Amino acid sequence: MYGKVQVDESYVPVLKDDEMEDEHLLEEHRNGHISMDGSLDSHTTLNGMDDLGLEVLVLSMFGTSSYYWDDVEARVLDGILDDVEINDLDGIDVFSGACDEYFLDCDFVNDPEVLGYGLSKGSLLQNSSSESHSSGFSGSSIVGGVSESTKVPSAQPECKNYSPDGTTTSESSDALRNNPSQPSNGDCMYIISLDMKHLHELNNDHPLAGGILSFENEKDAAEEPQPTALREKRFRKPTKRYIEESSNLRSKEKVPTAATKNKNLSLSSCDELNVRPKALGKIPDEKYRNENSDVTLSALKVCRGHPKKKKLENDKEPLSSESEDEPKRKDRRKSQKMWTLPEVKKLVDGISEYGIGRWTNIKRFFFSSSSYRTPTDIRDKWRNLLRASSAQKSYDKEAEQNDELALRPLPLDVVHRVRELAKIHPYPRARGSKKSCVRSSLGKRNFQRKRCS
DNA sequence: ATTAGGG
DNA sequence: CCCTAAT
Repeated sequence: MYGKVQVDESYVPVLKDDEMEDEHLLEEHRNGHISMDGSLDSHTTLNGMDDLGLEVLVLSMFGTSSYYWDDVEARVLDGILDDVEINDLDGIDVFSGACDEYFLDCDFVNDPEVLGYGLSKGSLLQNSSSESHSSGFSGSSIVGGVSESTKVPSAQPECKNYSPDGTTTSESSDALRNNPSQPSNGDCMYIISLDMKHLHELNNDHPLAGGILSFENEKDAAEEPQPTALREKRFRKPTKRYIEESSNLRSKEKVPTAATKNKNLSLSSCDELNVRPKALGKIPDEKYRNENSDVTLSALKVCRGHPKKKKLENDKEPLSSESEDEPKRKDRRKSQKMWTLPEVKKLVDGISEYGIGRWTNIKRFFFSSSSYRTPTDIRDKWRNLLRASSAQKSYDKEAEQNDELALRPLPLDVVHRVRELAKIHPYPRARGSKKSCVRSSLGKRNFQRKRCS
């Protein structure tokens, strides 16, 4: 019991920003409004599902699946939140990463000593064990979905219903969520062993848990040649990401050596791939299982990083992905983020408010939530918007609206607003924006006989 | 430090 | 997006 308390204490300071959101999501959990089926169906992008499933499995082993659920549901909710600029799901990512890290550290599967230690310990904590039962159960339900996506024939239809009895208490869920973040290796082992014991118990009584165990066994058997290697690889991927982000955002107290060693590698490969997140959208599962999954893994990370924006602009052009908060050193070019429709609208609002040229103000008041989008970026985007609107205008008048529509997902209202603003705010020296500008420039050139060729 | 302009 | 010049 005291172990739980300790966990809570260490956990509280970590949450902070995401706390409210998490609570909200947890509420959804309890109410059972969101089911696995719904979440999956609403997302056509199941590419990263394999990977996610693995994470779920790990989390469920810890008796904490809530965080994964937060992640999944966040996607759904993000679609509803529309313009609300949630910076990122940092806390969640960090969480999963930390979980995997410690999972690696413990390596309980291959270490019977650890397992034994945990089991003996676990017997001392029957209360806590039973308390975590409900959560573990929910985890197993997730595993049902996972095994389905991974072609493991252990899933049962009712497994997909989340929290059937709703016995999950806030206390238990909170405490359990804390576990992965627990920096103490001993605590980690403790938790794991606890749930392992639990799983064994469940294996006898509940077919769901049996599914978990069978899934594990099957996987090990199937990947006999290098079980450790593959397992390690799969779990290591989130670790890299965690390291990557934590190195930028906050200083890490403890960093596993294995993950640290791969930091550079993951960084380079990730950046390379992040150039075109869109292109990475489709990644065969087969590839994911490959040895070179280092690349693929980061790609998957990108895909699942910010699905919200994709949903925001259903009919829109921008396919934003990837959450890079801090202004990266020099690779901004590589990690360029597409502009979403809400962003464009905000930009238009900002310009109508502050006019042209006050990019810093616009950034401060309209894009404060997104640390990327420097004032220069905003200005560039406006430039592009002007050009796009004018080009679109002419094209619309001329012909071929079909092609134009295909090339221009920009809504008409936004375009109109851009045009109006372009009229109101002359945008000094804007060249390609309008025909008038073109005329003026031409006239200028003729009149002044500029040095242009 | 910001902005404008060009690549 | 990046870079540079001008302010």
